[in-house]
Amino acid sequence: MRKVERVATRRTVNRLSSDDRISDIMAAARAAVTEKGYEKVLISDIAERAGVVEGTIYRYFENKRDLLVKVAEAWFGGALSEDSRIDSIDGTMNKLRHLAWRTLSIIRREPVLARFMLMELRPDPSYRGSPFFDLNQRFTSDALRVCKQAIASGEFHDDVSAPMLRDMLFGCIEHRTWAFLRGEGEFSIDEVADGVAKVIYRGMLAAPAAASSADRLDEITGRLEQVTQALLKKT
Amino acid sequence: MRKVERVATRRTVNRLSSDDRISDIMAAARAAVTEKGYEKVLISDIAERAGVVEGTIYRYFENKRDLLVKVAEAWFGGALSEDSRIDSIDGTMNKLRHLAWRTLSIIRREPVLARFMLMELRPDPSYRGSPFFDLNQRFTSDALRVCKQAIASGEFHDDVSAPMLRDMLFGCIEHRTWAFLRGEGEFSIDEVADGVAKVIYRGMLAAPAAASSADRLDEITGRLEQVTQALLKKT
DNA sequence: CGATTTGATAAATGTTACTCATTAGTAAGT
DNA sequence: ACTTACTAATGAGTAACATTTATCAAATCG
Repeated sequence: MRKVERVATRRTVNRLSSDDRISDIMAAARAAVTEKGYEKVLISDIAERAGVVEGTIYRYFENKRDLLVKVAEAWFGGALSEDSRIDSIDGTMNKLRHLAWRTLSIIRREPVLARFMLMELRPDPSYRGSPFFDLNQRFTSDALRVCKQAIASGEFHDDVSAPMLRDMLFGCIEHRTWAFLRGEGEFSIDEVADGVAKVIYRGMLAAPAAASSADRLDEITGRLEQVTQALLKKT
Repeated sequence: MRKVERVATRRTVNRLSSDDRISDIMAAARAAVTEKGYEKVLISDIAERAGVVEGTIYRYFENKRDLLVKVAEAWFGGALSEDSRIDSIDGTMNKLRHLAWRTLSIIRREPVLARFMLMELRPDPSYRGSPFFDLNQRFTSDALRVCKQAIASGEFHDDVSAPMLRDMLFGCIEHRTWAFLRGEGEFSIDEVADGVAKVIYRGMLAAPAAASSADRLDEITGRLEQVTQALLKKT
């Protein structure tokens, strides 16, 4: 607790509106974190890019994490709102494929931000209850709803739960994306979206088509036999 | 670069063999990281538990990360070697289920270590080429082999690649585990292993029944044509 | 037993996130 | 216009770590 001696060497002061300051800092933070990732990015770096001094950042944001959480929220919220509604898509298979596709698109456009969000933020204890939690919830709940509906209507088997299916979808997508970020090979968004949707859809289909095909075949075969017999009698 | 003045207050010195020192430190580190996770655990904490001073740790390990990487490697390598060989299991479905089950078991037994390994270590740029990379490779390559075999033998469709299937399997498992660690509900290892294996298996099965339906349709169509022709001749 | 090597020790240093006393600029009151 | 009160920016400082290093106790060896 030593007494503090301060020197009065002060330059000019930048006076702007709060909104401008905040958006400057967030833009700088976004650029910096996109380049370096959460651990590596320094507050001093962000401050320099934004043209302010470190202390100024702490006037507008609680701490480093708070700042970057807000950056991630702004980005993810914006990306989500661009998307068309899932209900307008016909058929469970197409719905699943679209969900996979849109997730891959968002992640692929800003992989470092996505990584920060899904791997650094999500594990945090304070994650639940944060506005980001709601965003992510809204995101994955579409998939959950589609699966539940398919199970309830009898289109899907009921021997695997809807949350399991949701986790297969997003788990595959994320796993594949992180592997890509590590440099373990390329992949095509369309191919992954189609593959994962296809496996889930085919794996869960309660196969009414196959059953009814067999029934109808039996029926047709029977009638054909009748006709054949009738024809034979005539000759 | 100030000149350093040191005081000669020294207590007794603990002199042990290098091996003992190393295993003491690793045991302490493992206990500490299991309790607190990578970020939170302090070198000073590990040193205290191991009964050494901080500097001693740096005689045997490059840095904090190096120490914890070695801890994770030792644990994961041990857990893997306990497992029975996958080839002795009959049937693709059973193989997939066993792979899922053994992964879930290992992760579930030491979730914090697993999290550290799969989420902190794996994304690291220096990850490739590390001994841990090989371990993980060996781990997932079993799944890859099983899927490739099933595709090659015609048991599975060939319209989704084997690496996709592997990523669905491990992606689902990891996603589900992290959700559990976040406190988002319980889950049973058996249920998840069975579910994910079931969906992949059913979704990829080349469905010979459907093919035979097509054959029967061809046959019926042919016969119907005969009958029609016969009927037309009569009239 | 004395010299030399080994390796443990405690203090120093470096790096960052974060705090706070101080002041530049602004608005309000008279 | 001039004082006063307020707000926001500043940058030197603090705290919490990981990591380095000069020093010395113990072990080993000739």
